[in-house]
Amino acid sequence: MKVRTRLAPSPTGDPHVGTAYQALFGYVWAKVNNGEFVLRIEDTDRERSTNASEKAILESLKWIGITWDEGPDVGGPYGPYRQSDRLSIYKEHIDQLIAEGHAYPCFCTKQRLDEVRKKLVEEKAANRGYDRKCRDLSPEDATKRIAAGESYVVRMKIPLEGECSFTDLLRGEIVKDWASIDDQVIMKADGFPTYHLAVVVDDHLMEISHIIRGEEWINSVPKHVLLYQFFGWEPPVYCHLPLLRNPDKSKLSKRKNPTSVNYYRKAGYLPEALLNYLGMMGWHMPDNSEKFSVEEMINGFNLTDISLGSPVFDRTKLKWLNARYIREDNSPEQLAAKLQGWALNPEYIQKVTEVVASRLETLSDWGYFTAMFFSDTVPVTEELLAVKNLESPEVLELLQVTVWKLEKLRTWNSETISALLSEVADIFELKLKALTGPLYGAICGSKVAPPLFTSMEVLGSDLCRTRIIAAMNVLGGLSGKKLKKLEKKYRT
RNA sequence: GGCCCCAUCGUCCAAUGGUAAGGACACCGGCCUUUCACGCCGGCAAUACGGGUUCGAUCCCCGUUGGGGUCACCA
Repeated sequence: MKVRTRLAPSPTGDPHVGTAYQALFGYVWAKVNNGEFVLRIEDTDRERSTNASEKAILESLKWIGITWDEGPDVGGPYGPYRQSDRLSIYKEHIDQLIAEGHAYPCFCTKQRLDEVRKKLVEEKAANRGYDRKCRDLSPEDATKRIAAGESYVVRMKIPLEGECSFTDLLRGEIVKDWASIDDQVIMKADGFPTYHLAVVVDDHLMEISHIIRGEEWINSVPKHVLLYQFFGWEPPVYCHLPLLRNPDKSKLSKRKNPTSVNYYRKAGYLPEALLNYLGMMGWHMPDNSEKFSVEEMINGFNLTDISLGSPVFDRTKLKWLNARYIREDNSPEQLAAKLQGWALNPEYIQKVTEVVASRLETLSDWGYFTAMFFSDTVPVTEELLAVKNLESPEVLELLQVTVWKLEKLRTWNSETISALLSEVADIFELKLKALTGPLYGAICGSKVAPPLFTSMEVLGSDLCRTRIIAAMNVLGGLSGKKLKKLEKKYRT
């Protein structure tokens, strides 16, 4: 059997290290078997998918050194490789399922579903899924309502009883009761398929042999297996990778750890070091060596050798590895060249210089004033973050809401940043100064600093957000409870 | 809460049905060095708990505990 693996990221945010992790293992497994590695963009979420994110993901994968044989940018015999370009394919398959009685239109409104769910939670019901109200509607009725223009989704018919079993390559047989699974939506009201339908159709049509992805998907495998059955297809091999964790063991999240590949790039990590580090999460070289290239990994790799305890992503050890690459694999000449690629290039130097030019008494002042543009973290103290008449819990809230808003900022420049910060200040009914004060501290680590907005523009979103979160930790951080409350109130 | 997954030093990764349970990061000492770093030497530190199976279990089975995931017209 030809080995074909795929990476199927959804372009809804920053390129995540977890995505790079899955990419590495999928890529390596394909190469071990002289197979192909496919990149497919899963953009079936119209609300959240963006071209900018797709572009950023492709770029970050290229930066880290992962290449693909087929994908939206390079094409291939199984295209198109962007799900939004495959709508007619899904439509066909959904129609087939309805015609064969495996799926049905559902007219329940969101409000009704919310109410049903709420009631079930209150009753502490074991199964809190959809109550299948529309499952037994007559096809004629349904057709009539659709013709009348009523909004509907399509759901798949899950067996009411019995159990589903499937094999995970690393875990063996996994069994789940059908009763614990509700009738999954496979087509949304906007006509787009959901992940569950699209992933099955595409993996089959693209002849994917091994699905290598995160453990968070294990619980939805029964639904996928059932779809394979409906279509009369053979499911691929399932291999669920352990999830990368924060130091506190929760699933790796940007609140507790920088998760954007771009952050690591900007902070001066070498792509080969990051990739190597990812390779030692859940796996080790046959000789236990810790520093290895992707080529070496391909020579020693076997999918079944992955261990299942979810590894903590430890930035300290990553830094140690990165340091080894810097000192062991680079002459001063090579390092100098890398530095130029990283930040010491005319473009960036000019941007930075524009920000500090008016402050220079001598050219030699330049280094002093621009250090913050060539650093990862910056020295922050409580004093630097203090705001007159505000307690630090309030400052923390201010900073947190700012981070949330910055995450969503599509166009990153001084004007948009300025507008956004004013907006945040307004929300809290504070003067802009109450916000820019602590931000100067967080971003610049000094009271002597160039203008905030342009500095942030030059520094870029990843570094800015990471620094603000680091500053929040200096103030003790927000508790989970407070965070939840705040999120309810301000996060939009 | 239901269901699913997982369980070796603080962290990452080894090991065998019989071991002094090994390496790396971090940490602590020391050496080297004009300083720091690198490098070298040494130290601290783990089989979650309770039952079985077995002559013998860290390893196999069961339970408990703990951690994680998942229960969307998000992926």
